[in-house]
Amino acid sequence: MTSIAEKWQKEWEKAKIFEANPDRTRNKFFTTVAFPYPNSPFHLGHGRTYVTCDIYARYMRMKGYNVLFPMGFHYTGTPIIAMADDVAKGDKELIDIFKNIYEIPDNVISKLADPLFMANYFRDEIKKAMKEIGLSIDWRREFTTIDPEFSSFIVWQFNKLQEKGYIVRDTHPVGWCPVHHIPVGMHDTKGDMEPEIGEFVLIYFNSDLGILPAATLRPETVFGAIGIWVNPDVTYSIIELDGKKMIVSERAAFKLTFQFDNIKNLGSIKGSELTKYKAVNPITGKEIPIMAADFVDPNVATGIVMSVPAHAPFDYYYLKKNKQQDMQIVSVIQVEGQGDTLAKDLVEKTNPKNKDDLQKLTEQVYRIEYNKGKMKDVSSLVKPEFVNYFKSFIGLSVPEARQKVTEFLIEKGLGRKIYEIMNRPVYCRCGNEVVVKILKDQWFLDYGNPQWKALAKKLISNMKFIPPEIRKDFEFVTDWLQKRACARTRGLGTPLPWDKKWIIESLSDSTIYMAYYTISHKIRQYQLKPSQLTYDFWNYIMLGIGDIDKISSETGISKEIIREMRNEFLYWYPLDIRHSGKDLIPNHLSFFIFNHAAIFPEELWPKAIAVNGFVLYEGKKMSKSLRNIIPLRKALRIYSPDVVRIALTSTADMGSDVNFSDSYAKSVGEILRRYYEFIKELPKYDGEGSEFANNWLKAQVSSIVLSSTKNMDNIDFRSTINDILYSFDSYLREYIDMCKADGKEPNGKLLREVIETWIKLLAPFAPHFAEEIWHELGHTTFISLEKWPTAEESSEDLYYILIHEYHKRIIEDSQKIINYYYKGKPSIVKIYVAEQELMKVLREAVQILSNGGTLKQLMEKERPSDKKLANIIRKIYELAVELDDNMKKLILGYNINEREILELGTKYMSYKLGIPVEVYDVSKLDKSKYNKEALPLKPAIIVE
RNA sequence: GCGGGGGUGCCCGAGCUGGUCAAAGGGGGCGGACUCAAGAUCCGCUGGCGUAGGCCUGCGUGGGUUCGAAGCCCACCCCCCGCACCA
Repeated sequence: MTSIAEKWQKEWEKAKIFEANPDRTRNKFFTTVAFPYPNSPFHLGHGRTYVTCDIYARYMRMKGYNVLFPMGFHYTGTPIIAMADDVAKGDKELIDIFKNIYEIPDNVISKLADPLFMANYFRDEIKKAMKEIGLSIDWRREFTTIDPEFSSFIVWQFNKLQEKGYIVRDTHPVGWCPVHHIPVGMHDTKGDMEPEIGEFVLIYFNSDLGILPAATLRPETVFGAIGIWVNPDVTYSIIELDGKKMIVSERAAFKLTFQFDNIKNLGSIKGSELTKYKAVNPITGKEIPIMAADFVDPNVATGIVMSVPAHAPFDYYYLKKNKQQDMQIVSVIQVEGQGDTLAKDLVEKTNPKNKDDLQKLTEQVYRIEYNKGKMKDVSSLVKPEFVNYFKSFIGLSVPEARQKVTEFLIEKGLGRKIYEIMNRPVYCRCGNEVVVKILKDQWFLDYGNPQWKALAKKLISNMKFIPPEIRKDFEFVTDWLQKRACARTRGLGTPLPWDKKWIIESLSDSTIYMAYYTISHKIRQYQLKPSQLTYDFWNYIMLGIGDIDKISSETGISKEIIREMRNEFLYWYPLDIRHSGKDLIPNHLSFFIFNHAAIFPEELWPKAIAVNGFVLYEGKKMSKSLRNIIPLRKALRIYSPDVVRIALTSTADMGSDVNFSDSYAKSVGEILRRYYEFIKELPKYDGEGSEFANNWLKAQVSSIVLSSTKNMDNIDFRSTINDILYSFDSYLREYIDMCKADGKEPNGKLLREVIETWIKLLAPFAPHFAEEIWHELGHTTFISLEKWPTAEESSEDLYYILIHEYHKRIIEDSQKIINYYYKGKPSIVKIYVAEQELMKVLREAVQILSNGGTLKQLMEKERPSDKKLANIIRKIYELAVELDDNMKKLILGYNINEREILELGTKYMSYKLGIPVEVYDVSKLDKSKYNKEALPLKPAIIVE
């Protein structure tokens, strides 16, 4: 199988059948799939999306479209650099994966320390995999995102976004390595921990030493702060921040230098020393004690916290432990049915033993109060000058109060916000603990811009989504997206045109590159230099803006070439469909939508997005730790390309995860092999077949063509493969059985016709296999370019299909009875058909039902002469209710003679049952012996 | 918390515009054919009861709508995924 695949891949390449050029006489279809980031070879998981795109591309090609399916490689970003560093450092885990999972030779691994070598090596590796799995790509258009030609395009895009006001400057907190001074994302940390950045509110409690900035996530409880906790065993720094003298832990003093410029270190003081002083609550104005507690972590925020025993389990617990519970607890938040001192009550009730218990209680209190808590009247607790403001707080929910208190504190200069790593400690790969750095003058794409959002929403409303459920995801993401940093200080990529120290980050330089495919091969063909690809040049190619004479003379590119490129762009754009995995919905695909909406006119907006789920291996998620990552090329060697294509795309529908299992892949290989053998043996069938069987088979094939076309249009590969691989197989067997039962040889000519239709249906899924069969059948064309089969819906086909189904149901019923036959071995099945009159009643019943009528109407129409007949009519009515729609059509459309229909199938029935089958009219039934009645389509069956 | 997707028989997994649904298709198990034998392949059975195509129970839990619910509505429980400057 693999050698067949190689053979046809070479033939395709030789004939250049996937190189697509503009052709005004044909409808075009432009499809893309999210290009790969080459930091590893492809594994099975990558394969699914690309094959999905390819199957659909091949389908559309067979439907007569001029299909463009291009590919590029995404070099932009930091992970490749980080990985190359790790290789250079001899990172054991990474090298182990390269060596033992991806089977990369040792002499190559050592070279991977060079990031560019790594990218190129994996690019080539991925490209090989793509070719080996049979993707029908036009490789002339390949590029990488660090090609200078591509960079010129990105420069144009960013200038465009800048012009429209969609790029803004702002400050922005990031995870930061305090030693090497670089931003730290998930790929740069030990254990791939994403540094989560959150906000603490500092509340300024005055003291004789200066301000004690208590850090809290719950500023709304400040009214109940009756003390300040410090850790007596650590050293605190005296600093100046915002011109104010403050006390914070030494670590905090260090960390805050990454967030503020105006910090001075004035000295230090022992924590135990601090407890000799008193502090003043800035909101209540009350003097409160500074107390010692070892639970205060100097590494979190400022290392100073306020004590609110009513609402913080730690605070109450330590108050009690220090025998200070005589202090008056002040309550601020009321929870319906749970009192107003939740922390105190829970500590008393559950009696926590250690910090873990207290931590759990804290989370519990936080959750309950956050969701259900209401503010009490706090105006009586505050300084006289604040009373009026806080009167309105009564009844506020906790989140509302939190926001208001925070705003109040900041406005009055009584507090401020700082950032902290919430899931600390997170360590940089270099070993240092990550801190928060505020980057100033960071560049953002302003996805929060209301006009831009509106455009994106408009694009979404006209877009087709597969599967349709994902539309909701896009709508939600569009609402939720805000400013997004679009440049980093390091990594591969294109510098921002107006501020070159910033590199445009990877999710921002990959939003409209599909447009670049349309002309990338022309840049190469005409050897255009990056310096020629100016802003004006791109403006003309992409938007038709500007004076072509001027552009031609300024860039030195001939007018013909510029025009040709513009025309080619216009031929292929808009993009017809984009494929990707579902993980890209909240990021790449949403940015793709936003940027198209921003840059291009509405008629060039992309038309459809198709996303697929992940690939499981033997029912489990593939992961490094489970070591169950199967390199794609390895799978191709083991199972052959066509089998992998089917196993990756056709066992689940688009949205859900596919389970790649060895046994399923093998069974696909097996069934393809069986088909192959069957086709080899086709010449031995030289009979005429039986008439009914021939008609039935033709009908069944038509129906498969119709359903497959419908399913392919919806990218429902699972149903299609089910029909063409498995149902079709059983139809062939049934056909041969039907002929045999009738004493006839199967019709070879018909079988050949049927196989020719079938192999075309299979071609998008198993193109190599299909190509081979197609040529075995004597054709010299490429099946990849053949026309997709068509069929007409016909009532005659339906008739044959339903009659055969009816036969099978009689067989099934007979079999059931035979299984319960107790008088030895059954020797004959006798079928007694209901009176023809009753069939008319059934038809009447169906008619009445389809007009929304009832049993009553049927009775009125039929006017049964006695009770027995009335009973039968009732049963017929019930039968009619349960018939499926096709059967109803059949009954209404044909004057059915049930006896004739049955006789068409008696030979088949007795063949299947292994004993003779005879058909009689019900009048021949000896009612004294068998208490049975015959209804239309439900004949009486007697086994003897 | 917010948003999305789910919970089906021994297992995996379809069905979800209400009626041929005791519920496709696999897998596993049991029995049979073929074979010296094993494997592969093919055939039958695989919720319970039943000496004739039937009855009963049943698709997360509890209600409801309906002549009729795996499917529709409500409430609850549980599981998975995403939540940003990162590809």
